Amino acid sequence: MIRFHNTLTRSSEPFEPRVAGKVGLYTCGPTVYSHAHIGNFRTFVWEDLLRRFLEARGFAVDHVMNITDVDDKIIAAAVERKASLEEVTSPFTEAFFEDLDRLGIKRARVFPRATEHVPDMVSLIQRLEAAGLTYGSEGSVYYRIARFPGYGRLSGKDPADLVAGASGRVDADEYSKDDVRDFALWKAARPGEPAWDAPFGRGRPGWHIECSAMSMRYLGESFDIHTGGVDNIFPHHENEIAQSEAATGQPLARYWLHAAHLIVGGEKMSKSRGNFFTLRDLLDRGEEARSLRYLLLSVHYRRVLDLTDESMAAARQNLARLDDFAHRLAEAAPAAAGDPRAQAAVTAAARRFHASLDDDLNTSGALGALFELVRETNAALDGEQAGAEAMAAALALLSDFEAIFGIRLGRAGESLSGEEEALLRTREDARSRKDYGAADAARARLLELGIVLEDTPGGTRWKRVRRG
RNA sequence: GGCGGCGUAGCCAAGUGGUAAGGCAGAGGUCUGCAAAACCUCUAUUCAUCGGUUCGAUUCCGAUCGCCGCCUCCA
Repeated sequence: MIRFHNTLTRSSEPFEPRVAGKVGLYTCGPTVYSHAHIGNFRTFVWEDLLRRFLEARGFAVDHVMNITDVDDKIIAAAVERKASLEEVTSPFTEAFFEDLDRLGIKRARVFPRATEHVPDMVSLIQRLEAAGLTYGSEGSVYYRIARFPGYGRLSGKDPADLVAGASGRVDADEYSKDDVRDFALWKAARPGEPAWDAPFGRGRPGWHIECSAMSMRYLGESFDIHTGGVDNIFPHHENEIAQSEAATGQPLARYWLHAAHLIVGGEKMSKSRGNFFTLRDLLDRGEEARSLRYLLLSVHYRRVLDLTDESMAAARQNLARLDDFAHRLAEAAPAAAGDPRAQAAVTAAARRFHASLDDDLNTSGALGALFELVRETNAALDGEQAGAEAMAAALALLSDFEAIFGIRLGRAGESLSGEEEALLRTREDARSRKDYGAADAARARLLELGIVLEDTPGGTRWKRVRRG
């Protein structure tokens, strides 16, 4: 049985989609005013795991991710550069898709742009207007949260505290609202700003209404899973619920899942601390996208993840071990008479792998089981105790891991250059003559080229390693 | 101030009312011409501290200390 931790109820619940076998999934996407950073990708990679997991369990997943291509920062940049919104956002949108590909994140069925759905937002605001939940002020339209009884349920906040709170961050002056807790559905255009015409005046949509309108458009008035980073719980998702549910009278999403943040070196990522990284920054430093993806998935999604040199090195080592195992498994022949105990250990590990994932995507537990299987199978292979069934079970689990984690293992596709090939032959010749000086020189040269040799009883094997 | 989370070996980390998965690093071993790589083995009488409940708690309850997040920019 699949269980998810639902932010709405703060408890683990059995997962049952509205329609058997189908899952509607809405994931909050990027605001394309700059490159997405590695913290954004923690969430996006986890959402990809969620999708792949559900698909592996046989669900048809309808995944929608919005692209926020209009907001205060984008408008400010457009005004400053005398450019269109599109000119500001399109390079970052393209870069975002490239990053998705590099990280092996499956594309959503649709990536609706906010600017292409303004009419949907206008009509949703009109529905809320008709229901008496809005008021206009100086050309803007606000949502009156006092009229929505469930306000604060998702975030666990008492609406009264939002006013009394000592944060001092509620800015009542920027727009004239009846109540500082109310939020903008439509913001009046200021001179020179890109804007759309609407019955309530020329302006642009607020951020929250985008997701309400676009999720409704592509997934219907009520769907299964809505996700995002923890910072979205309040106010973004709280406001989405207020907007959508007040308009439709139905639950927006049945399950709300939120990913904890990524920190770097024990601290929140920030440009001023110098620990702010985009995916490109890390790739430029020589990290592999695959290792990063592994690292991002190796810690449970509701736990804060600290990106450090040590954690990245550990991720690389983990993958190297899995690669070696996949390679060995692909080459090995099953023992004629396998040890049933070895086989039992392998199938038990495989069961635990899947049971861990079923329990709120417990990736750490699943990886623990995977490595248990690696150790058991290696030991069985060493002792020639690995029968055909045990090996088939190990192979099957490896392929499940690849499909769900979205990570390919093994050394398929690698080949040696002509020079490397020649060096390898030179060394073999020298070794057979017992000219170890020449053999070691060739080996050292190959190492410089990033080729590590493994002398085994069955002959010399090679593998390419990360250099530097 | 309000709400919430976390504290398990050098580091990362899973987990359970019955006495601690896994990984990295480290040590030893097998293999090897020697290495390396690979593989195997070992590494927490103990789960922040102090109380309570219980036959029994790391796991439940309370308090304390420490760290972190959110409180209308934010994945």
